[in-house]
Amino acid sequence: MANIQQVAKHAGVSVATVSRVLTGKNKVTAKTKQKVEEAIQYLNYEPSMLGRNLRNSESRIVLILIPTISNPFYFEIIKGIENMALSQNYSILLCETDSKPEKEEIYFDLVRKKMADGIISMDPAVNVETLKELSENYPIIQCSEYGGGIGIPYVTIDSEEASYRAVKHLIQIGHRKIALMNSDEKFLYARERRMGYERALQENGIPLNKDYIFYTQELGFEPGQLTMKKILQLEDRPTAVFAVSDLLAIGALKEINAAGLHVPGDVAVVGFDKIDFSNMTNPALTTVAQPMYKMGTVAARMLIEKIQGKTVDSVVLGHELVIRESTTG
Amino acid sequence: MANIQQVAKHAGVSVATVSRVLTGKNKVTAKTKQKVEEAIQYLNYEPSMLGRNLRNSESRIVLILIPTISNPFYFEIIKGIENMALSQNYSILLCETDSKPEKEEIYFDLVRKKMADGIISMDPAVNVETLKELSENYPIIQCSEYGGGIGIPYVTIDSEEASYRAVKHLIQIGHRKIALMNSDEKFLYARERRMGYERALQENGIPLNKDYIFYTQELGFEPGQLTMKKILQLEDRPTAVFAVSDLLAIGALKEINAAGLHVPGDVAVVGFDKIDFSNMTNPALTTVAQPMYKMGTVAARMLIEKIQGKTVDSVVLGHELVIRESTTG
DNA sequence: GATAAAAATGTAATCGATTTCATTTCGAAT
DNA sequence: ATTCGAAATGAAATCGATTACATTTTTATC
Repeated sequence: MANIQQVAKHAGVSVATVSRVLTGKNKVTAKTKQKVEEAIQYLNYEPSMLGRNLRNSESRIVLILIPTISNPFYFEIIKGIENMALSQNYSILLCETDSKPEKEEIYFDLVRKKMADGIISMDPAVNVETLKELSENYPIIQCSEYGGGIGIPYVTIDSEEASYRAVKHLIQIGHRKIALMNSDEKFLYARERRMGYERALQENGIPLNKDYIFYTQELGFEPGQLTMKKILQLEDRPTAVFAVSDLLAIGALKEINAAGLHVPGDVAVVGFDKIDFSNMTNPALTTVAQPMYKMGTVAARMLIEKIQGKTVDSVVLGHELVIRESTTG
Repeated sequence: MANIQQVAKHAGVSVATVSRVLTGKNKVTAKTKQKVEEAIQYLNYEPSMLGRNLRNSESRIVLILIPTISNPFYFEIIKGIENMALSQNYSILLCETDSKPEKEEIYFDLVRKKMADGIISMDPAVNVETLKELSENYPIIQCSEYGGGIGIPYVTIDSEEASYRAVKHLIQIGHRKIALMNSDEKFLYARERRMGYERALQENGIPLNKDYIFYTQELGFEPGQLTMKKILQLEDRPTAVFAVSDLLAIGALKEINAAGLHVPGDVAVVGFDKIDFSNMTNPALTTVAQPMYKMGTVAARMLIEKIQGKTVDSVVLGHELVIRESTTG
């Protein structure tokens, strides 16, 4: 309840001196410092961020834009962001857009109104126009998903290569009829992953079968189930499925089981992301691991540097294929 | 970049008038209102929350304390909180304590420093002493988990009753050897759920077998696996397991499968929470549904009312047993 | 058209910190 | 003891909004 004025009065010094003790970056005598600290103690004083933030024209809050909190893919990234942010005295505002422009707009307003110092966008469905416009005045970093060529720094992995390796793994263990369960190609990562898929087939002399490529609107469990149902109805049934997200793959697993078939005996399945749950299914899922925690810390560091006025470069991180029971049961 | 002064100057009015147009709660002529709005448009003005918040002595941010973001149990609750908060122009700061006092303290400091207007605590491991002390000066609501008798309003379900019903269901379908996979009894909900378990046994004339009660340190997948391993090694093996969280139950499922046994044929499993993933496993999990979204909205409304100075009462919400394949395969 | 009441607008204080610039205090050198 | 320079401290402006109170303008009434 006490403010800096009262502390100053109680300590018999000016507010400037109290502030100097608080921030610690100007010199004060040991003696006055002690007087001030005693007053702070006595009055149970806590400096208000409201005053400080106004004066410093900053909020020390960064905004994280995610499509939905329900996809565990974002967990580790968020943890990475949070820990890095915390170490630099920033807090994070987690914003779920549900891929709706209205909600997105609410959060964009938060940075326009100085409630947040910058944005880490992980929403593939983000309005790129608005984001670009915003990025001219406010620090923004794209994480994981990114719109290319709009001049906003990003941190991501090489989706094409990751996809290529996943499909190559399936080919190496003997599969030639491989379905791709992709997401809408309006997303860059979806286009890249299809390209990796095609390159792997091509390099191994497997002709591309358009009937084996499926698109889903969302990366969830139900779309995975539904799509798998369609795949199982194909006349020339694939012996393997590569899904571009673990949730899709888990939906596929469930559907395959429901159809009385066996994974990987009848159909092998590969996912993408290595979310925690990919290890809890039966069988455990072969999947492409993204360095999610690292992506988070890197994105946070990039954003904070941008807030500080530095220029930052985009970063492409490595990935890893994790082979488990769903391909080698 | 423009501030209220410049808008006032450009519109040829005083800052007070501009502010009146902004807040909309005082009267201004249609004509001056238009002048001001034109100036706002022209200058691309966005009112700064920093100034407003200082003047109003509020941050319009609420803090959510969770032990870990990795447990999907919190998803729906968070969504509920967020939507209610958003509708009242509040934003949410999601704070992961990892059940560590140091991190908890960082976040408590945020409210002491006026960075947040209040707290919704969902962390069972929270330091009750500190929380109580804090609650004397700042609005706090406990959600889902709560320390009883410390005078902080809470929203929760009747854990004893929920547990009773889950075990009763197992008894009704013929089980008499039922293990309880509980969490540490330092948590109130753990004690309550054990009581419900015991009551169900007692009412059905089944003697309590202490060897069938297990405690885990955390509510995750691995503890579920480990504990299930122990259960399977019992000489007189139970035919059913009631786990106090879905993650524990999913760990149990995996372990039972790994042992070459069948669910529910050899061992039936019941979980708790009805997280999304409880429906994705094979078989799908019977579980106790908590009204999570509702808990979130109620908790948020309670907190906002408390922030506004009203007194609020604790709330106990209903629950529902969702019977699926893991008990009636 | 004069007057009073009501409505609209303006002036200036305020929220609580930081920081520039001015002033005082202190210590060292002569 | 005096003087000078450096170090410590203080006074006051500042960040950008809101609002109590004062003042002006409008409207209604006779």
